[in-house]
Amino acid sequence: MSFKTSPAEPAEPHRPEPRRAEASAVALVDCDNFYCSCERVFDPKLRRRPLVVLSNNDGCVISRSAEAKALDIPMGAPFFKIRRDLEKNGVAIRSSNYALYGDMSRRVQETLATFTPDLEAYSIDECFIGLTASAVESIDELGERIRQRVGQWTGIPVSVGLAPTKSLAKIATHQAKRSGSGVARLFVEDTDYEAVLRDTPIRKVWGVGHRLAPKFESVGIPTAWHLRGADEAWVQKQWGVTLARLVRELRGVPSFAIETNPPPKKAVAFTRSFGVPPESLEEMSEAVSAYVSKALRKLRKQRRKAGVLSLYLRTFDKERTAHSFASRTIELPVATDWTHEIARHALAALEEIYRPGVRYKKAGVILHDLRPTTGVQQSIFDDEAPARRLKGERLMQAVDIINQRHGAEIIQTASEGLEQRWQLRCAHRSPKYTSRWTDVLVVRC
DNA sequence: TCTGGGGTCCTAGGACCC
DNA sequence: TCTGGGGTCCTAGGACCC
Repeated sequence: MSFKTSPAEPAEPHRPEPRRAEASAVALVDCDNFYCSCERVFDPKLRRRPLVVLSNNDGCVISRSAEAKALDIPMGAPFFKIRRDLEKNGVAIRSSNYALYGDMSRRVQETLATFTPDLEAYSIDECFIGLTASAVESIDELGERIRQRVGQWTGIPVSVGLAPTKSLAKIATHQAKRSGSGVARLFVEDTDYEAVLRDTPIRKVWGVGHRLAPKFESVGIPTAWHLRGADEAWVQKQWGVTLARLVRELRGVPSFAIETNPPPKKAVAFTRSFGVPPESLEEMSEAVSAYVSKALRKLRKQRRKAGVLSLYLRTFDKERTAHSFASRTIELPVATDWTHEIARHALAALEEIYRPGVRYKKAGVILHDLRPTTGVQQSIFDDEAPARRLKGERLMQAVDIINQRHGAEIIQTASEGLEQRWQLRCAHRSPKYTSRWTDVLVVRC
């Protein structure tokens, strides 16, 4: 530690050496306990109380408030196993409410866009943004201002990691959360750069999952610091090009760009576990029809038609054997976005793979080979007359408009059935505060 | 009895072509 | 006896992310 005191001036009290002012950085803005935070924005009673949000079908824990984490409730814990514990500790419980989280995510993104257009919405609760320091404001100060503005404008607390690369920004964000500081930086020149990387287990590095981690450990790479020091060519040969890029990123060399314009989706899916398993082909047909409807609604929202359809069923087998899956993939004669056309193919596929007497846990409809709605090629195998195609398109448009205006499922295909016993459970669902008029909060003075 | 859902990318290997 | 080189496309499977 050194004091720089000029002889002409009186000795100043010690201040930490100012950190080098970077001109630019990647910032990762990560919402804290996002789903829990969303629920709390609209229900203040949940603040300061331990809170968990459950996955679809109330299956397992997918978000925990800080208080719930302090109670050692593990991420991914099956609800039925920990239910007693939660009740005993007075933990509040919510079913997931994706319409709400999606809206809140958009608000956070819009707030971040007031700082820079260089923004990648990486996931529902994370954004990468490119930042440039100004004459009056350092990168660190900018990070702090971002955190404050998002908190103030949306009610969602966020943590900000500042670094030269995305992979280091990930680690920095983790530091920011761990220390409780809200903002953390990780530049190669920083004195704690090595210590932080040494303190980051390989499993926590972005891009190293539970399969690769033990393999890295077995060749003497237990931390981010060790990976940083690995030979790049060797890593590429052993583990592939993505991991080699990761090595460079850890050294501070940007190798993953901020993707400002997300490429169009390559697949759209609707897959769900059943609340109550369908018990007959008829009941399963209803479920599949309903799943097709939902998948097609997503598809049309993205202005795409699909050329390939996959249907799969999963049984209750504990082991993931070949027997626990059944699936069919169908190349459609012509790319389409009609619910009834795809449903016809899906139901034909279902009859082929359905086995009576088997209890199915889950079904999924996946649409691939997506193309823009305009300019789908005419096919000689298309047995629909052009006039009927046009009519079908208008019908879909009308259904979407009516459903959007009057609630998601007011118009359904008859084949979806009315009873829908297989519908998933969500006993603790919060109101649709942002997407249904009757659920909007009312403030009385 | 009961453990989510929706994606992406990369690689290896085979078929096929010139 | 001997069996090239370079390329594309497709699929399955494995890994990852949140």
